Amino acid sequence: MARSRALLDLSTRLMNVCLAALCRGGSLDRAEAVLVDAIRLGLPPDVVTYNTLLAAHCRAAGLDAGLAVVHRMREAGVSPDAVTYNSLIAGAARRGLTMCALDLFDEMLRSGVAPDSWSYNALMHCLFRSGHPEDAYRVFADMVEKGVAPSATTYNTMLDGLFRAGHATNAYRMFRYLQRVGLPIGIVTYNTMINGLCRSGKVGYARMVLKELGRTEHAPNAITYTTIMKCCFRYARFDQGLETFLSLLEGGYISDAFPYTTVISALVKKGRMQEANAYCELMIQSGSTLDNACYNTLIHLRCQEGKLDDAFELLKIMEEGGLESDEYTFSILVNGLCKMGQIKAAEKQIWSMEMMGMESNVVAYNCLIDALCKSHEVDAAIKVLHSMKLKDDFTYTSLVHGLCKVGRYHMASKFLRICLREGNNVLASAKRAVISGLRSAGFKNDLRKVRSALYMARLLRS
DNA sequence: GTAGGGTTAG
Repeated sequence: MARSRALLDLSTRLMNVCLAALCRGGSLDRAEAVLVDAIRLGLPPDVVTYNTLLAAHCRAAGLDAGLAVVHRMREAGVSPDAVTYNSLIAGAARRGLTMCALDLFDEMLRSGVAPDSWSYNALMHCLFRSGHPEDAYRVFADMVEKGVAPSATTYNTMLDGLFRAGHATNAYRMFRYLQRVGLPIGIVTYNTMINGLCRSGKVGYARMVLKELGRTEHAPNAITYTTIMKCCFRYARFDQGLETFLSLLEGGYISDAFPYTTVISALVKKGRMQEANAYCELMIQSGSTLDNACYNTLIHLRCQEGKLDDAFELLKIMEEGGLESDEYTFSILVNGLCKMGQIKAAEKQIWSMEMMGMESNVVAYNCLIDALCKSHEVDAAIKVLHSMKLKDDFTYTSLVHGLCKVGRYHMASKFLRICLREGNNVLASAKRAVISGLRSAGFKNDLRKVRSALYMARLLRS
């Protein structure tokens, strides 16, 4: 009896290994079929079986698919454990469903399943990414208080979160602290640091950390180089960025679409469409799964080439492939339509976006405002601006420039002051346009008000 | 199961 029990356990373990391999390879259907066969043969699935399937479903189809697996496991008399909840929380985090993640964590506590460091990590990650650093810090404190030891992932998540919250200096200090006390530092830590330092404008520090990485036993990977590439493009080191890409390509180190999308969009921005097209071909041929970012990059290229029909054809292919257009897709299309002078169509695109219940898309609106200003329809642009829930530096820069171009300096100065009062800013060229316009028109009072508003804004920022 | 990619102003 004991012997057959042990044999059954072994078989379940083998089945789990098999399921995990199928899930990893993306053959979810075959994994499900294996489970059906196993049950028919009298082989009982355990919590690991269901957790494996759950993680795969969650990743492929989202949180609801994961919850459906929980339902199935309960029906089979298997109780969810910490890994089950961790996968669900991670699934919620991936799709930015912060409230769901918090609810799942609560449910975990209520059902008496003790959270481990993974649970806390996933929750912290989710809170940082959704812009709630204070809550993330609280989760960390809670974790320490409960006696759950922070792992390497916890520290990496914290470093990334500090950068995202705008605390680059604190992140840097924490990194040095981890090194000093001998806490685990690996390639993920280095990549997080290099990316965070680059994005917060501390390129010198980024270079220093990169050099340090070269002296460790940790090998830089494709993620390290993609980060460096992006940093080069950002700081006008185009050739160096392209070289980085080429060395990745020639070395055969590219295993997904990330480096392609990075280099293609940089090329499109430079107007080097032939090379962009060549790398699109390579990306498609490479056999990497094309996700939203890839399609958006391809659509953007077509739009910038003025091939709107091709762009919409790509959109159709993307949607038929089961991908949903997102905020990037819409901004890219609205921008493309605007640049081709099809402002009415762009407005319609924004309408359909609103109908779909998409979050207010600042970028798409900004493109429309810019296009209206460029065709001297500033009053229409102002009307659009008033309908926007969220405005940013781009919104006001376009409008202020547009108003100056048609000589409406009083109105331009009014919007410049509103903008500064809201804590936004405009490009220096827009400020100069307002000031020189007011001066030439002799609007002394407006000039005084704008100067004082600019001075106040500078004080508040420093 | 923590790190990298995609959109807008001059």
